[in-house]
Amino acid sequence: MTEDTTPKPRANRRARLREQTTGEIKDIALRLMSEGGPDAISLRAIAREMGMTAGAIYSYFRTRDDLVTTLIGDVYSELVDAAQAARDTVPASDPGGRLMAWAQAMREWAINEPAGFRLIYGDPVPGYQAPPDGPGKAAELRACTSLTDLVAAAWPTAAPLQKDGRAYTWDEFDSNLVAHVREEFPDLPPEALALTMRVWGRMHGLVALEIYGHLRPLIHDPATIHHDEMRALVTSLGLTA
Amino acid sequence: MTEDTTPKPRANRRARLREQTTGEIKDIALRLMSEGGPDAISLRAIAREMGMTAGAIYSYFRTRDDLVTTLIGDVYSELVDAAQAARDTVPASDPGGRLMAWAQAMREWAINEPAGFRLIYGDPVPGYQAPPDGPGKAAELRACTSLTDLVAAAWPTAAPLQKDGRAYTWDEFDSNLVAHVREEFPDLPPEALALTMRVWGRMHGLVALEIYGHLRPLIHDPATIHHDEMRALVTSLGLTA
DNA sequence: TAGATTTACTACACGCCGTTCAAAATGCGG
DNA sequence: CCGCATTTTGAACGGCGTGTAGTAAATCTA
Repeated sequence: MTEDTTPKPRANRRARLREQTTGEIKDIALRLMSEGGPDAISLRAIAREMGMTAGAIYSYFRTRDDLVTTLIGDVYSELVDAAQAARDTVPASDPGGRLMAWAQAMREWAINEPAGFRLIYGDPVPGYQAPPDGPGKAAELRACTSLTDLVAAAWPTAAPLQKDGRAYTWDEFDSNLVAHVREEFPDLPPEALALTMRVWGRMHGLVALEIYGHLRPLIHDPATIHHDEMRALVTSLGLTA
Repeated sequence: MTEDTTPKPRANRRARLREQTTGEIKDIALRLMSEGGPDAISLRAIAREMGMTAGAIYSYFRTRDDLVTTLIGDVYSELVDAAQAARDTVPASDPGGRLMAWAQAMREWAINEPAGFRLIYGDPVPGYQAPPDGPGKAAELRACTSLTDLVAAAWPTAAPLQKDGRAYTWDEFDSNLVAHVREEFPDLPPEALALTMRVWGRMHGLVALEIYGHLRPLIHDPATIHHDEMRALVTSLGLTA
C-alpha cells in the first residue's frame, strides 16, 4: 500500500511530509490502541486527535484494514526484535538459556503491550481479515525462522526425546520456512520443524490465556507458572536453563 | 435470568412465550455468529432476522453485552460437555487416554465452531468486558475442575517428573478451585494445581494459533502436530496414550 | 366483568463508526 | 505567476448500540 516510487526524481518535500503524516497516523493509532484496546483504532478518533477529517486518512491508507495491516506488521516486528534482542544476551553456547530468554521476552512484551498482543494474535478489530501476505506475515515468518534456529540448536539433544512423534515430510510445511531451514541446517530432518511448531504453541498457550483474562482469576501470579512451563519445555528438549 | 418458579400452575403463557423468544434470540445470535463470526452478533441483525425492532430485544437482555455474556455461558458449557463426554468414553483406568480424549475433543470442537472458540477465548465483540462472575466464569471453573481431576489422576506418575518446578501454596490459587480439589483429593499438593494450569496452557496454545490462522500457512495439517503435542504432554505426565 | 397494571413492541433520536465523492484549499515545479 | 497534482473538507449513506415516549395487548385485581 502507498507504494509511490516517486515518478519524479525530486519532489522530496512532499514525500517527506507525506511520510511524516503517515507516521503520525500510525503513532496515534498505536497510542489509542494502548489506551483503549485494538477496538479504539478508529479512523474518526485518529482524525479527531490530529485535527483532521476522517476522510483525509484515505489519502494515506486505502482503507482502515490497510492501516491495521500496517500496524500489525510494525507491532509484530517490534515483538520479534525484542525477543531476538533478549535471546542475544545469552551466548550461543547456552541454547536452553537462549530459549528461556526468548520465551520470557515474549511474555513480558505481551504483558506490557496487551493490546499489541491482541492485535497480532487475536481478532484485532471487528471484521478484519488478515491478507495472506503482507508485513504481518513477514514478521511471523521471521519469528518462526528464529524459533526454528533455536530448536535447531537444541536438536542434537532433543531428537532422541521425540520418539513418539510421527514422521513428517518437508512438503507438509511452508516452502519459505523449509527453504530457510534446509539451507541453514542441511542435516535437520522435517521432524525438527514440527517440533518448532509445538514449541511455539507451548510458548503461546499460557500467555494467550493470561492476556485474555482466563488465568488471573485462577492464579494470582501467572508469571511463576509460565516460568515453570518454559523450564519444563527446555528440559523436554534435553537442555538446561 | 427468567427464573420464574411459576407460583400458579397455570397463567404461565406469558412466561412460556418469553422463554421461547429468549431462546429464539439466542439461537439466531448463535447462527449469525457461526456464519459471520462473533462480530456478526448485532442486535439489529438479530431483530431483522426475527422481524422485530432492535429495541425490542431490550425486553429480554438489558444490553448487548448481557446477551453476549449469556451466549458465552451457553457455548462454554457446550464445549465442556463435549470434552467431558469424550473423556468418559475412556475408562478411568486409562488416565492418559482420558486426557488425550479431552484434548482431542477440545480441538475438534474448536475446529467445528471457530466462532465459538473466539467468543470464549478471544475478544468476542468490540469493547466487550467479561463480568468477573457469571455463566461464563462458571463454565470455566467447571472446565478447570475437570482438568484438575484429570491431572489428579495422573499425579502419582507425574509428581516425580515435576522436580524443576517451584513450590506453591494454596493461597496462590482461586479459592473455589482450591476448595474443590482439597475436598476431592485431600492428598494432592498445590503443585498439582500449578501443573493443571500448565496443562491447560499447553492444550490451548496450538489450538489458539490454529483458530486465529497462524498455523495453517506454515503447516498443512495442524491436527498431526496437535496430536503429537498432546501425546508428548501425556508422556510428560508419566502416562501412556 | 371492568378497571389497573405490567409487558412487548414500535418509532424515533442521538452519537458513534467506515466509506464515498464532489468541491475547495494547498503547495510544488516550471 | 500559472498549472496541476495532491491533500483536505464537508456532507452524505448505511450500519451500529442505546435510550425514550407512546401504544396495544395480555395479565392481574377487585
